[in-house]
Amino acid sequence: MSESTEEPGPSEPSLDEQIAAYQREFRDLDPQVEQAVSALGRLNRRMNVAYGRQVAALGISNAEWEVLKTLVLSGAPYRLGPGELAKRLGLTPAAMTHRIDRMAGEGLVTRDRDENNRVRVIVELTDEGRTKWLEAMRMASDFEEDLLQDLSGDERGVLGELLVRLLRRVEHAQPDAGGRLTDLD
Amino acid sequence: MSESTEEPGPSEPSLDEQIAAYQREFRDLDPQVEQAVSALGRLNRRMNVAYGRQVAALGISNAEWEVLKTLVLSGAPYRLGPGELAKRLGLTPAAMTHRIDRMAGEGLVTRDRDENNRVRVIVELTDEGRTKWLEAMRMASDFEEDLLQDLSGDERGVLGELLVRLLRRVEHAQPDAGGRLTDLD
DNA sequence: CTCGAAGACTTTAGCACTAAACTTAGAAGG
DNA sequence: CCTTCTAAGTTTAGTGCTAAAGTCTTCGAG
Repeated sequence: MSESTEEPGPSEPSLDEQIAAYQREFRDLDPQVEQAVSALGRLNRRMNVAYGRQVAALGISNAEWEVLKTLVLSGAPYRLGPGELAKRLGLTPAAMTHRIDRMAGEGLVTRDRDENNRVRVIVELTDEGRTKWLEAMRMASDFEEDLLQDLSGDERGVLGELLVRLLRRVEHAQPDAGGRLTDLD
Repeated sequence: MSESTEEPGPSEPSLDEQIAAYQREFRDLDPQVEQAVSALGRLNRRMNVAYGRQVAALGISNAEWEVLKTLVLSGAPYRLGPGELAKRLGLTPAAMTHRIDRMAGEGLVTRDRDENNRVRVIVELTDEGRTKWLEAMRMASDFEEDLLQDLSGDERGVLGELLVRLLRRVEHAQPDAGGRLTDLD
């Protein structure tokens, strides 16, 4: 069982070794499909680790960065309710309550009751939060540019187009048209 | 981040809307890069949700499936120590202790002390665990085949090749050669 | 032979999340 | 007006993780 010395973070066999091992154990595997799917999964995990390190240098967590991104995406005046934030981030409202507590304590957002409807709460990005978002965005886009550096403009376009087609298939999850793939959300 | 990897999902703006919104707030953004990166992230999240649902139908969690996969990948006789499992999955040994507790209770693996070195523990896949892995693998490969259904053989090859190139860039993280991208693990 | 150090787990404390119960404000109906 | 219903958040209980401290076995030096 080959193993070299490693440290925190996943240490796995090479992608080729992994695919070969799966084929030994499961003959029906299409290596082309497996290559694309496994590479996608691994790449995404590595990228998330990298994003986490980058934003940690700004003193925020990946989770906090997600909230900042969502508020910025909502456009000026950068306000959303906890429920809406939770829905967009795929969390429960309970989790948002605590995340917002923390972020309000750090000055990244404010939390106030809506004066027109006192059941509602409004979370609003502060200037500091917006600045953190901008700094994180700069780091992230530099990192992404760096990651794609070896790909030509055409290749980048092809990659994006192929991924978008897969994403459409997953997000629309047509009840029929040849495949099942339903019930994804 | 690891694994499992992030995470959210349901109600987001469309990818095009998202990219347009980012460009409004951050002029330096390369839309081509952002399209590829964002599509990759979203696609991965959706796929993880889908895998979770599929294996849940077999009565196991995504986390348990990861352990089964790792043991099968190690090859017969499907044995690894908790520390090695933790390293490959990117978890702490403490987390593995509890995960193995659960899985041993469910009969998916056995946990025994190594008789030759009583400090070591050996986690071994049971027949039931191996069967579960096979069932999950069948579901996963059907799902993946379904996902890639709209892509031609050539397109699948191109997608895999491009992703593998990006993965190599991330995993090797060259100390230098034009880009930084160091310290990713 | 005994002590000390190292290695491989396990245990403890604390954090972030989910599911489900609870609280409160506004809306709807009698 | 008073229920009752519903919507939006918060609170509670329980899970699974990390970091750090603890335990137990083995190894090595004196």
